[in-house]
This record gives sequence, C-alpha cells and structure tokens, in this order.
Amino acid sequence: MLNRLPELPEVESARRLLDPWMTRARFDRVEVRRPDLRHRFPRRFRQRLEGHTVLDLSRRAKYLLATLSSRETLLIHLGMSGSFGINTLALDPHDHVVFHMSGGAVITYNDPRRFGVMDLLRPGELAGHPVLSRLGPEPLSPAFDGAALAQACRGKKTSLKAALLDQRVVAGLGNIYVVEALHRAGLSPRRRASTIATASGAPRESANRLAAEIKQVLIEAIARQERRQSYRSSPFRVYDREGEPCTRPRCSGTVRRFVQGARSTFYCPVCQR
DNA sequence: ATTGAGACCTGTCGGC
DNA sequence: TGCCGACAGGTCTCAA
Repeated sequence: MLNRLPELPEVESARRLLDPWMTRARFDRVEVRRPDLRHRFPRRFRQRLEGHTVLDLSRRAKYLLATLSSRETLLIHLGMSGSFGINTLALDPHDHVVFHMSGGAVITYNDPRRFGVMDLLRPGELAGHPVLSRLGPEPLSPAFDGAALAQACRGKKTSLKAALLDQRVVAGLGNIYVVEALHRAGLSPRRRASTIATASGAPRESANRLAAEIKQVLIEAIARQERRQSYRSSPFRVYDREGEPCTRPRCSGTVRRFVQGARSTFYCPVCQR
C-alpha cells in the first residue's frame, strides 16, 4: 500500500527485519530468478556471494549495505516496490532473488516494478562511489539540523519541495515524507529553498522548524513500522488527502493537490506559507 | 552548474 | 463485464 513505498523508514524497517537472519549468517545458495532489475546484476553475482558471511547490515539513506567476509559490500536499493520476505511459503512471480542462508532462513526479494538495485562493491569502490559519496546527511543523525539544512539550501532557486527530494541536501526522503514534513512545519512546497536561510547561509526559524519536523515524521513512521499494525485510515496528515479539511490544529483550510516535478504535492494553502 | 522534464516499470483504479 | 488510459514514484539521463 501507500506506506509501503520504500522511503527511509521503510528501508530501516527492512534492515531490522533482515538483520537477525542475515548478520553472522552465510550465503549457502543464491538464486537469481530475474537478473534485470533497474540495472543488470554485476558479473558473477551469485558466485561472489555464496560461501561468504554477512558481517554487518547497515542502512545509508534508502540503501541497504551488507558487509561481507569477502570484503565486498552488497548494496541493495528497494526502488519503488521492493520488499523482503523471510521463509515465505510459495514463490511469487515477482520474487527475483532468493538467499538461502546458513541458519536455514530463506530470504526472498520481491519487486514487481523492478526499479530496485542489487550491486556488489569491491573494497575500494565504497569510498568514491558515484551515488553513495554524494549523499547528504542522514536526517536522523545529529549532523542534520536547521543549520545544516539552511546551509544546503543557501542560494538554491528551486522549490523547497524539490530541494528536500534532492538526496544531496538530505538523504532518504521521498515524496510522501517531504510532503508530510512541509505540512507539519507550515511551509509551502512552492517556496524558494533559499528562503529558509539568511544571505550568509544561517538558518532562519523556518529551517530549524523544518529540520525538526523531518526528524519527527521519520521517527513516528519507523515506530509505526515496528508496531506493524494495519491501519483502517491513512497514517498521513496531508498526503493523498486532496479536498479534505486540513488536519493541523485550528486550521480551516482544505488540502490541495498539484504536480511538482512530475510528482503529486499535497498541501494546505491556508497554513503552509 | 543548476534545474527541470522524460524514461523506466507494472499494479491499480476510474471511466466508458 | 471488460478494456484502456492515467497514475503512482526513486533515480538516472539528457537538455536548456
């Protein structure tokens, strides 16, 4: 469903799901049922995994990184529809990769739209990686705050929404959580990104508020994933609520939708300025 | 350099 | 009922 689109909280949730089954376990057998996700798999993908042990499973932005005993790193991106299953009974047509681990666990990667990525990085390829090395700060790290956000937005002529989707500004947000954070912070998605910083790049109050709301919306989403309860109504305050009353306290506005960078933006024109 | 638009992919949904 | 186009979105590529 909507909240399964893999943004940072969903990827963190996947990491926590996999960790007990993967870390300290060995790849006994790897099945590649479809090698054509977003890119072709690296050469000898299966052989480079089999027989090796996972030493550590971490997350950077929307990427999962498994450090292997071979000193290579398995890099995984869930794209738009990727998910993992543990010991699922029957194979689905979209189960593209199956890891048979030494502990007996069978880990299945499912990805109907095949926008996901699996790659293997040799020891030297991690540091200067064309994507990883350009990622901005982790939004939940202490390094990310209003000052860091303002500095990254300084002089940017693009919209605040586009800036937050730029993984070099802050790493791990997608359309939904950007829309939610802007709503919570009471900031218009159309506003120029540079307006949250002073001319010298110092944070305005809006930058501090936005950074705090980004953290909060992610923390709440991760906690929701952990509880794994199903919701009868949307957990989002503004996303996909076009025409509904604004959910912010004392706001009488109505949620509007418009397209920004070929993505749907939902916002309240009354309280988001 | 920065910014924006199009492409990739397929399940779902609304309209006729 | 069934078909078909529109839509969803993360990231890469290309062009202005």
